Order: sequence, then structure tokens, then C-alpha cells
Amino acid sequence: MCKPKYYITTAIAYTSRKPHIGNSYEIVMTDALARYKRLQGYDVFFLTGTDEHGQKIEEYAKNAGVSPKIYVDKVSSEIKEICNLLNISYNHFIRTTDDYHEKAVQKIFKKLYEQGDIYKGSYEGLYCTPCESFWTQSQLKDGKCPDCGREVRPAKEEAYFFKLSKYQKQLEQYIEDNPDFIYPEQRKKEMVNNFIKPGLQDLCVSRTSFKWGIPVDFDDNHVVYVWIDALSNYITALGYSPDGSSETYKKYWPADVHIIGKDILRFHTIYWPIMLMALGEPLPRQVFAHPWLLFGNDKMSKSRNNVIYADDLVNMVGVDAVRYYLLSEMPYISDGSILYETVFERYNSDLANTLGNLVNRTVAMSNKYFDGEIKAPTVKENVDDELVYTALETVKSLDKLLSEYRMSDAVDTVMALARRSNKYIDETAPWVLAKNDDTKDRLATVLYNLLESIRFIAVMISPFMPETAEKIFAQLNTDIRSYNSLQEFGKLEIGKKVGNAVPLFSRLDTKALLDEIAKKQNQTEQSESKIKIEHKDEISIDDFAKIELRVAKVVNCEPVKKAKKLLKLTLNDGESERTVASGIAQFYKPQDLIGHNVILVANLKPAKLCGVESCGMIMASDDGDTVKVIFADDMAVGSTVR
RNA sequence: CGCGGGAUGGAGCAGAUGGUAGCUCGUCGGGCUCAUAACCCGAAGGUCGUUGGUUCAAAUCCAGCUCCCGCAACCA
Repeated sequence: MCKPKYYITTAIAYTSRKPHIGNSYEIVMTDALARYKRLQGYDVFFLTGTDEHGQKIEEYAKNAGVSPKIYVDKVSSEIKEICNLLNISYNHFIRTTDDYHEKAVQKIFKKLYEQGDIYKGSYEGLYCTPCESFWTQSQLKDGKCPDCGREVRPAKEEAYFFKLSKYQKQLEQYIEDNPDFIYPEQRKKEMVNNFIKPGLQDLCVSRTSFKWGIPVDFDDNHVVYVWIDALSNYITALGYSPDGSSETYKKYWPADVHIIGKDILRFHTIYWPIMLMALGEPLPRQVFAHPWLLFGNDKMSKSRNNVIYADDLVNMVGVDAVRYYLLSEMPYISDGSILYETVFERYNSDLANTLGNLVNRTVAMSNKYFDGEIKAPTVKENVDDELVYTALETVKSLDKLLSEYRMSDAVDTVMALARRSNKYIDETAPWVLAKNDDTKDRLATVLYNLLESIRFIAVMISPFMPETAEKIFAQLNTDIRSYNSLQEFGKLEIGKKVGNAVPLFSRLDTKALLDEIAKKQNQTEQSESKIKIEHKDEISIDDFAKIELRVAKVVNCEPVKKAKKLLKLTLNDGESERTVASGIAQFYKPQDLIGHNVILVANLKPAKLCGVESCGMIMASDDGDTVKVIFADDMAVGSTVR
């Protein structure tokens, strides 16, 4: 019999630095889905890996004083370790520096070039010679190179472009014919309305500004754009090649689903399908974009000292509890949030109290009343029906929820069966039945139903918490753990003996743990300064003298329509009025600024921002978190600042 | 007027096709004793963002308003 195949992937992780717990959500989610499909009998191929090229990595490596390859080897192995720690059951771990991948990407690039989908054109922009970088007007800092601060000049450079526009119609058609291709629905609208409808622009797919990438083999100066490189992993990992693919590829491609973060949807639903169309390969069935995990309401970042790493959490509560937390706490669309406090609370209430205690009390009773022997259920009562019904229904709802990637609801529906089982214990009161010999058979039935219900839970929970499922099976002393065994209630073997009752999750002392974490955080806060200082090249007094700084008064101020971050300021600089746009709308309201004096960079080249002509900028401090305008209220308007 | 989602008891969320407002956590009270100070039951707590409209009847439909969020734009 031929098992149906199921090919599922995560996005490959960028090896710029060690990933935090938010980055780990995706792989846990994907792993749970992969395990579930395997449980159902699919022939699953689960791919993950690391994305290791690009300018950023080149820079990180340079700062670390090592070669990019050494740097990337280190981070990639860290990521792999986290996967292992989290019990990720991937079938293959691809690295974009793997030889077979690089070769295949070169062939892909060449094929697209030879058939005319990639063409050589030129890239126009502002060029900084020492940095060998192109910048757009909007990337410039103070009109100069954002990297080194030197002058840029308009320049033209050769580059390869991919004719996205050629496939626009075809892509639109595919999205229309496959309404579930971009999932959930809301994300699809974002893609269609923001990018596809306005029309696709040809994409620049080669770089010459850095070297750390896959070289274009017929043109040495160029390196393949990282996204062409990275996206290809989904097929190269299976053994795709333009000049003949492997059996594995033919078997598993197209992917059933790519699980990715919402930030990279565009690449997966526009560039990637078009690449595949150009290669003449089938498109993935579905792309699912998940939200992000925030720390409370904030993004996790080193500068805020709020980064939580998977390994630290695993050390505190164990793998399965971390997996459980991630899966149960992450909402469907909006961003989720993680706090140590909620991790511990969920652990205690769901895992220790509801699930752990259920297993523990049932197995303990079985041992106490029947010396562990699983006895046949012979005396049925109406109360039993509801438990049986719930167990059977849970199997169905789990399947439905997982098919829609509703992880938290899926996890919860299994938990609900555990709650129902706890209730069943109270309804039947086994300890009362145990007091009387007449009710021994009824007691046996009740315990059987409980053990069977727990078996159901263990099977269903195994994709989410594999180790815990294993522990439960061991306590039940059963090997009946297939998906098919959930078709009917009552498959647990009679006559066997259950194991000893060992607590699955011991309760956590939340307060003590939180105190400990607070202590540690204080230590790191003291040892590391919060603000990272980036030094710039030395300049002469003449360089500084080029900047005209003056005190100016804010005579008017209003928010800029269409812009979230921009305030439009009208300034009196001592001789005339001018308009300056400033990206401080999150930190200041117009009335906070009107009437105050600020320091103006007066000779900055004007630029247009969101339709506002901005002539100059005002000075403010920025610690990476908040921005504070430098007020100069006791200084005369128009005076020079030096 | 760029596109889209949302506003439900202290917190987090369910509530296609309109007809007694539900779940998990937390709080309080009770029960039970098989179990991990656990489990079960009950209670308190919501004018379902706001204003108007449709209707016998609206959290649920329509319109306006306010506020949040995502995407895009943008941070001189």
C-alpha cells in the first residue's frame, strides 16, 4: 500500500545570531503538524535548515573577526542544537552553504537567464565608492552614505533582473484558482492589495556589493540575491536540478505547506511562485503565515534585555512544557506574547493540575484497587456515554482544527477531554465504589473508561508533547497508540498491569522562579550597558563646520496624514519659516512641541517624505527605544549652535 | 479619504445564517479525599466601544463616530 505523501517546511533560519524563543515557535508548530501527519499515516517529509548568505552575515562575521563560513558554522550548529533540544523531528536540515544547494542554485539562475526570464540590466542609484554600495534616496542618512557617512554619487551598475511582471497574470490566476494558497485570508488580502494589484516590478536578483553569497557562475562579479538562494532550498533539499531531479524530489514536490512568519510572506507568495513558474515546476499548495511572539507587548530585543531563549526555558520547565506553551499561547492572527509568569501559570494549571494530576490519580487508583490490573468494563451507566462521546468528538475536532493550523484551539480541545475526565471521576466517585464488594465491577468499568480516555489523550497529544505521551503510554503499559485506535473507544488491552503512578509535571513554585529570574536580569543589566555605541570615522573640524546648526522655534506642528511616525513642523529659524518633517510622532504630540525652541540642521538638502517637503532636520537623542527632542528654550532663535 | 482586522465580566479569548451572553485563567464560597495544597460544584463580576437606524426581537444586520492592531508607506 502506498502512503500519501506530505511535504512540510519551515522557513530556513537566518544565521546572523542565536535565535530567541519567538523564532522557535515556527519550528515547534511545524514539528507538531509533521508529527500529526505521520501519526495519521502520511509519508511525511519535514524540512528545516539555515539561511547562511548575505551581506549582514558578512558584516557580523567581520565584527566577530572570523570568516563568514566559520561564523555561519557556529550559528547554524547553535540553531540545530535548539532544534534537537526542542525535539524537532525534521527529516532533513539544509544549509544554504551546502555544496549540493549552491550548485543547484547556480543552475537555476543560469536556466532562468538562458531562457530570458533573468536579464542583464543596470541598477541606478546613489553609490558610495568606499563601501561599494548602492543606496536609494530614502536610505541615506543626512544625504550621505548611511554606512560610512561619506558622499554618494549617482551611478549605474550592471545587475541581473528577474522578469516578475511577465508572470503577473499567471500568479493572479493561481491565487484566484486556489483560494487557500495564501493563508489565513487576511494575509492574502495584504499581499494582493499591497503588491500584486499595483503591479509587479522586475526584481534585482544579483549583487556585487558583497561577496558572501553564491556566485553567478557565468559572471564572477555577481552573487545571487539571497532570496533566490534561500527560497530554492525547498526544492534543492529534495534533490531538484534543472538538468534532472531526484526521485525524492519527484515524490514529495510540490510542498503541501510552507510554514513561515508573516514578515516574509511576500517572498513566499510572489517571488517564489514566479520562480517556480519560470522553472516550469508546480507551485506549493499552501503558504501559512503565523504571527510573532512578543515579550509582553514589546518586541524581544537585546537592547531591552528581554530576550528569552529556548534553552533557558527548557532548563526551567522541560521541553514539552515549552512546546505546550508556544502552541497553546500563540493566537491565530495577531501577535502572541510571552511572559515568564504566564509560562509558569499555564504549566501549573494545564499540565500539572489538569493533565498530570488526572493521569496520576487514575493510575494510582488502578494500582490501589486492582493491584494495577486493567479489568474489563462490564457495568455501564449513562454517565459513561458523555465521556466516550467527548473522547470520540475530540478526535474529530482535533483534525479539523489542525487542518486550519489553529494550534492553540487544537491543543485546548485535547485539554478539554482531560478536564472532562477529571469531572467523570467526581461523577462516579471510584473511592466510594471501592468500599463495597458489590460495586467492584462498576469500579472496574469506571477505571477502564478513565484509562482509555487517558490513552486517547496521550495519542492526540503526542504530536505536541512527544515525551509526555511516551511517559503516559509507559504508565498505561500499552502499545496501542496508532491514530486508527482512536476510531473506537475501548481498544486498551484488558488483563495487563499499569505501571507505577509517577507525576508527569511537578508543580512549580512560581514566585521563587520569578525571583530567581529577576535576580539574574539585574546581574546582566549591570554587566552590560544597554546602549550599543557605534563608532564612526574621525572627522576634521572642517567637516563639522559644514553642518549649519541653528536654534529655531516651533511655530506650528501637525501630524502628517498617511504617516504614522511623521510630524510636520513649521519652524522659524530666525530669518524665515520652513517646514521640517520629523519621525517622532510616537513620542510627541504637536502641542508638546509648539512654542519650544529646537536645534535645527539648517543646510540639509531638502527631501520629500510622504508628500511633505522637508527642509532640514531637528536634533534628538535616540537610545534605540525612545527618541527625545533636544529643546533649546533658553536660547535665542536664530543663534548658531557649535 | 492606501488596504485589511478588531473593540464581549480583572486578564486572554468563543460567539456563520439576529431570539435566554459562553470558555480558560484569576477572585470568593462550598463539596470531596483517589490524586501533585490537586479535583468537582456554585457565586460574584459584562448597559457585548459609542451614537443612530432596520426589526416583534441585535453582541449578531446597516450607517456615522472614537480607539486599538496588522500590511503598505515612512523615521532628514
